Amino acid sequence: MAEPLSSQYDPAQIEAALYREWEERGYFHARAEPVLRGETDPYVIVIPPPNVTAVLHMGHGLNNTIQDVLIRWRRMQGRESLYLPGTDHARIATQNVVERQLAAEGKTRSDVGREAFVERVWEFVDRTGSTILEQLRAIGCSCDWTRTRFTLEPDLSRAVREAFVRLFDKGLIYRGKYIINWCPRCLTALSDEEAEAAETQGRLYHIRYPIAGDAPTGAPRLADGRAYVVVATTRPETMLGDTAVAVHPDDERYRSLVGGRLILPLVDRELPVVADTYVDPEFGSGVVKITPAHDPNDFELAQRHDIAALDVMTPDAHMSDDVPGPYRGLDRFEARRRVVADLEALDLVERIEDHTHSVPHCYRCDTIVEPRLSEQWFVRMKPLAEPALAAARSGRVRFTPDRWLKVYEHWMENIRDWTISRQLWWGHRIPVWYCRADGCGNVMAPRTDPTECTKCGSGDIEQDPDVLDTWFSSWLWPLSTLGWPDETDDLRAFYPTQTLVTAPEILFFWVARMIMAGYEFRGDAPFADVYLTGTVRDTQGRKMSKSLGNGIDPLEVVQLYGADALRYTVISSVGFGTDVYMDPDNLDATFSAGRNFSNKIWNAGRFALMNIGDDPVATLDDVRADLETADRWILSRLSAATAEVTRQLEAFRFHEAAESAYHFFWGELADWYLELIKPRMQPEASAGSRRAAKATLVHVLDGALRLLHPVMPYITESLWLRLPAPGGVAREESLVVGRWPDPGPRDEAAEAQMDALMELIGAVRTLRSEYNVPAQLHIHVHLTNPGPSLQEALRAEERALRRMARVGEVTVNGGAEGMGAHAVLRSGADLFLPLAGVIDVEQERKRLGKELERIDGQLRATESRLSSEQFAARAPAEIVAREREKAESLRDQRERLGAKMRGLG
RNA sequence: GGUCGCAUAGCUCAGCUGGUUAGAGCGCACGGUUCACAUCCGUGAGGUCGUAGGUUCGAGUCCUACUGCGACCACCA
Repeated sequence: MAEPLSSQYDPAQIEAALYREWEERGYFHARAEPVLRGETDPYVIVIPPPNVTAVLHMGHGLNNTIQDVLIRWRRMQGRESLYLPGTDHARIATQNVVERQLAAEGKTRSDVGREAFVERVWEFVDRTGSTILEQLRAIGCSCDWTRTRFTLEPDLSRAVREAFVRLFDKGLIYRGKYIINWCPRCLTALSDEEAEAAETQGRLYHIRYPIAGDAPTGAPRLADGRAYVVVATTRPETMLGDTAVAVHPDDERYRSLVGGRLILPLVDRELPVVADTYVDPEFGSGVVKITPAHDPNDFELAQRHDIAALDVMTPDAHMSDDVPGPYRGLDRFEARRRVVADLEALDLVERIEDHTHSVPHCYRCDTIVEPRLSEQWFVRMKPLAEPALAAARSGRVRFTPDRWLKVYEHWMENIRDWTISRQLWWGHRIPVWYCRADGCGNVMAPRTDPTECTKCGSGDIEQDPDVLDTWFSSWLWPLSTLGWPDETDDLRAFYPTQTLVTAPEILFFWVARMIMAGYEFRGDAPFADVYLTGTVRDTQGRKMSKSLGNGIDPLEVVQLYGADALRYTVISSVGFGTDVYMDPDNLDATFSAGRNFSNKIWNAGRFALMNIGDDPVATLDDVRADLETADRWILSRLSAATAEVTRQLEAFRFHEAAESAYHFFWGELADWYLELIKPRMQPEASAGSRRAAKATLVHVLDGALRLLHPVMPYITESLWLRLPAPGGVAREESLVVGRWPDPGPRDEAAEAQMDALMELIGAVRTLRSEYNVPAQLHIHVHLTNPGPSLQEALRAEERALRRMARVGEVTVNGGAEGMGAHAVLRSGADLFLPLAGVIDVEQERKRLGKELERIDGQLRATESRLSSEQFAARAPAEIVAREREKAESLRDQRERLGAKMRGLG
């Protein structure tokens, strides 16, 4: 016999060692060759790359556990499974960390210079980066670490360059001066997706703009006699940049103004009045100030009407020199206060009202984004979106839960061009060079760094200083990690991948763009399934986050309860596309399910190993003739569980798969089967019976451990390795590469018998508990009218009834007399416990009365259904037959319960 | 403003094509010193399935409206 196991499962002792063993044996390493030879199908998940500087949190815990469950399950099914790990350089996030370090030294990035700064970021990344990959090991993720990638490493940078050049050559990348989202704190452009709208309580200022020249009759007038119109704005400081005013062409009120001029207060600039359908006459006064440099709509309108733009702000959102003296250099909000105060002093403010509207904030630092006229690089998205949209509609790419398809479609249909340049230093430098030679103006995007202009040959060229949006490398991730743009074996074997598991927050940022890149650069979708997880929240429903301090550290959980407990708990909490709630203040309660289940598995395994001892174990086939009801039952249940777990995993129903496996292991195998075979493990049991029980036990435990292995790899492997091989036949060397079981046949007779027996045992226990019959006291039971299944079960497993319900003697059909407790079983059998002296007649009468009431209620419902003509006419025959049988059985039960009542006197 | 989702036990959620008595885990109550496990075993209490209509022989499940919560999208200054 193997070394004795401790009675408590101690994960710390086994996990790290097992992981090392698995990794060393190369189980996680996927081979391209067998796939290319057509010997096996690949199953590939490319990890959503965490930020290189990230530390593992529960969101990763959830995500990566799901991925690993899928990978391990498919690997057991014999697929060449690749779980490809890696990290993302996360431009702003990482740059900010290093900038903060510099700030602590009293320096800024411009103090150290670009080259030194980038070097410093690399240092930081090399030192602290990839911690998260180590942490993924701790939760058991079976990644192929030989293929770890980083978005900024040379190969991937080459992919970024290639993608840029191709799009540039096709004219899908262009540079232009447009209104973009600008973060005045990060000092960079942001994409539309990075500017997050937040409802904000603001104000709507109604400002009087005097009319130059002839005013419409009846126009209101200022104290100085000038006529005016009212213009509404939420951002008065931007009026300093107004270059026009617009009204709706059909607006009678202002028709005479069109073509005329207004005077911009505070600046005294003349503003042309134009007519444009963009203006909503219903909103505000129906007159809109046009500030082309600080509002995207105004910018478009200005283009249509050939109106100039005037940028009145500096990059850090202070007023520029293009505004009147008093406002120069003021912060934008300070400027707003000054402008309003000055207007009020001039009696030019009609009124100020509260106004709730959504204001864009920087996704990284939450600063209010400033729409800013600026020259940036863009990707033309419409042509890229078309195949990606078609792929989702045709089902080439499936979303789970499928409601995300609509969200995706909506975004794709209304897609806007992507701002890809960022005014940062950390990231992929934009591979564009400008020729500075007089009159040349050449703009080049070559595959290798140029030394001279490709047009005029001048050596006076200069690279664009900006870097690319992080997502410009991320969207290539499934391609670049497999070797693209080279035609590598990995690319040919593993692209397209199968499943992407990620959070819905990055559906647009990442998922949609990967699909576009997949089609654009490889002509196929990057994955077949997108599984979108929920969010991990605390008990108050708040998203777990570092800043709120309501996070759970997965590593602490691993340390306390083990990776398996963490994984099981996470998997069993993840409803179909629902959020996951966990209590950071009560880890014990939160992870009790996983911890307790681990312990249960451990002890069931311990029980089996202790009882099997060193004896050789027969194969199931060898003991087929000696199998007893309980054996056939548990084998049948294993078949059922196997079919269920497989089906649920196929449908991404993790919660239910975990629950099925749990219920089988605990509720059937441990609670019933192990108890049932205890007597057969004793020396006095017959050798054949013992042999059959052990063979069944080993077989069933083997199957159960396989079903649980994807979710709980450590404990299952650790026990499985100790299980003897039936018949001495060689097995797989590890569950990691073990075979996923096929469901065997069901044994309906055995299941029916055990169901009846379990119900009987339950009924006896209930009565015992109800009447407080001491555990030491063995009682007699009398059974009348047991059905065939129950009779059969009793013949086979009477000792189980005695043991598990603490029953002395069992009398069938007869001898039931005197005072006692009654119950009617579903099978129609009648249970009687003679409990003279124990029983309380009143209590028994009440109990029977309650039961009678329940049966009466059911009977009434059933009978009324049966008496309905439509039911007989329209319901399927089997349903009608079932109802008939039910009514008959209920009538029978009612009659017998009535007799019992009368018997009580 | 638009789109989508959710509402089932004290809590977190299942309930997959409408069809036996609506389930699980945690929590709660009662009982348990049986040689795998007290991180355990047994028993129990607790639900008008958000509200109101409708379709159907039959609705937690399908439809409509309403209420409440949430997510995403959106240029009404």
